[in-house]
Amino acid sequence: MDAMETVGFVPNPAARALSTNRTRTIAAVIPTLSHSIFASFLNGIEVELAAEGYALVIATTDNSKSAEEDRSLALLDMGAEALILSGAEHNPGLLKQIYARKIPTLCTSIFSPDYELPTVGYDNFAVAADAVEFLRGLGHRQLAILHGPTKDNDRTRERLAGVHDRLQDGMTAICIETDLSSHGGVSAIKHFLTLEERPTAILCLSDVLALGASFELQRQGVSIPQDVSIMGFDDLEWADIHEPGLTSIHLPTTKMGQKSAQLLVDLLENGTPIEHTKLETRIIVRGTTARI
Amino acid sequence: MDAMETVGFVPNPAARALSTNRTRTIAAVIPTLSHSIFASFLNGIEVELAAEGYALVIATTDNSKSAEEDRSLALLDMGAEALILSGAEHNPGLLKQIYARKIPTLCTSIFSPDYELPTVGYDNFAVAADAVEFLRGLGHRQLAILHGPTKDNDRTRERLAGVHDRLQDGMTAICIETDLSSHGGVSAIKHFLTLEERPTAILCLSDVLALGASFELQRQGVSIPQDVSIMGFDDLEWADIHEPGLTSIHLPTTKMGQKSAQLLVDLLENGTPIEHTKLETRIIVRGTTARI
DNA sequence: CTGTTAGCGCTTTCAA
DNA sequence: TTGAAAGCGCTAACAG
Repeated sequence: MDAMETVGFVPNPAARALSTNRTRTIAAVIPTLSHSIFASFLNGIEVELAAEGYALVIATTDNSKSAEEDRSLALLDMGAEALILSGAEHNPGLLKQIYARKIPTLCTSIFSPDYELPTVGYDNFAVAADAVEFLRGLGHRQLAILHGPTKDNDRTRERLAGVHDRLQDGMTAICIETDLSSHGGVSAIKHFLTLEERPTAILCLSDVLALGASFELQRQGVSIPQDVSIMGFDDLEWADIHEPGLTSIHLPTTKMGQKSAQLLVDLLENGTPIEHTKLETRIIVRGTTARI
Repeated sequence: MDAMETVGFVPNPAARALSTNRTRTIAAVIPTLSHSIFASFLNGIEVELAAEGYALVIATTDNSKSAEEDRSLALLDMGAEALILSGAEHNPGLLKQIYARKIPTLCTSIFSPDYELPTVGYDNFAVAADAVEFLRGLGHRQLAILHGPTKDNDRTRERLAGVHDRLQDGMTAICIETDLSSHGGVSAIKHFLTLEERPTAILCLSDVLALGASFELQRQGVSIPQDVSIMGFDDLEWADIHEPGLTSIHLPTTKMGQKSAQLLVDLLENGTPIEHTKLETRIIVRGTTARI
């Protein structure tokens, strides 16, 4: 050790990796970094991996399935030994490689026990359905659903399916698709305000949409929750300080990251097979939703 | 190629790395992922590196210098060939390793031409000073400065120094330190409202602080900008849809990431030495600031 | 228990 | 142009 110190010796990681056939590196391939929900997810992964002596390499796909395939294979070809993906919709070429090379892989943000690869996440269908039921319990019958693009996003599609599944007692839901950003929320509300028969509650399938929606409603003089109730999804950091507090659905994103990392490390180290894992969510009732 | 295809051959990255002494992997060690400013920074790095055929490994330090050292060395020991750090304040142990092992390193979020390692970022001192001058131009003489922790954060300290440098004509600035989050903004405003001689303008050294501040002011019935002007720093995605639009200082974070990646790749590929690089910022005037 | 060496799979040099 | 082999720096097996 002293000699190492004085001579400044540092083991060569490539040689070690070649010899042991281990790189202790895990790849996470996510749609985007510009949505804070993915940032906290990565945070959970990173903290857990760091504790286990692993490194995290990341890539973004901008919601493109072919980019997902390319970037995943690129990271694999640079030495990643396991893969964390989003959703349960992936290019056949990628799946083929995963099976052929037996790459430990996890699909996150989704709980889908019938999917061929293990999933760790929420039951998006049920969560959205529960949100509808909650609003129904407050007396709302006409809903507007603000959501991001459904193309290449199975999580959003599942949430929408859940919404439609739970409509009852003559409830209606008008879906407004927009960009997944606060700007998207603003333009969706501009459209919302042109509706002849205006819904009494707005369910935003993401909190950033709710933020834009809230500002635009305020700008147009529509009071929350007196004139319209609004409900979010994600329970981002600012949800409770929003005025009034934003009713939202808390998703344990950081925990999902930690759990994903744990499962993969446990597989890599001990061969423990990964089971589909459902994470619990809950509705946080605050001031933006009111009884009609 | 056909044979490779049929037999499913994939080159072994560790063997290649051992032979070429290149891993094509760059490490970014940032304070936290739960601040969207770092997410967009990483995004810039990642996109650029992907285009150049490099991989990005990341680690977070939670603003601890020793964690920064530990995590940086860990990533280096796992094969990263270059390092992207935040700020110009680093543990001696880390610096020693960087020099001894001649690790290409870049310090970001700061432009500091006299620092021993190359920096790429903004002149935090000047930017904050210009913000003060802007507010002074609107007639404000009493300012409140909301800011995150100064401990282990040279960027915040530089901004504060810039503020104090530009105070003139009997201007005063009350500094309120709080958590760097929207919750921090809320508690800072609670304190602000107890001040006997209330400042007429609030300069938030980060937009997330401004968000919390804005909500809390609204909650307390203080009108923006009639009763108080408020100005942010970062120009986050929602700044222009905030009601009224948030006056803020635009920082080209994504571009900083791209630039950092380019410089490092150019050094690695062509040996081009890295020069200190200053990125331009600008004040975006919107509705939250008014002439007194 | 210490010391030696084969071998991991690639790149690159050199020989044919 | 194609083919053979040395060597990158480590780990692990094996011999002493």
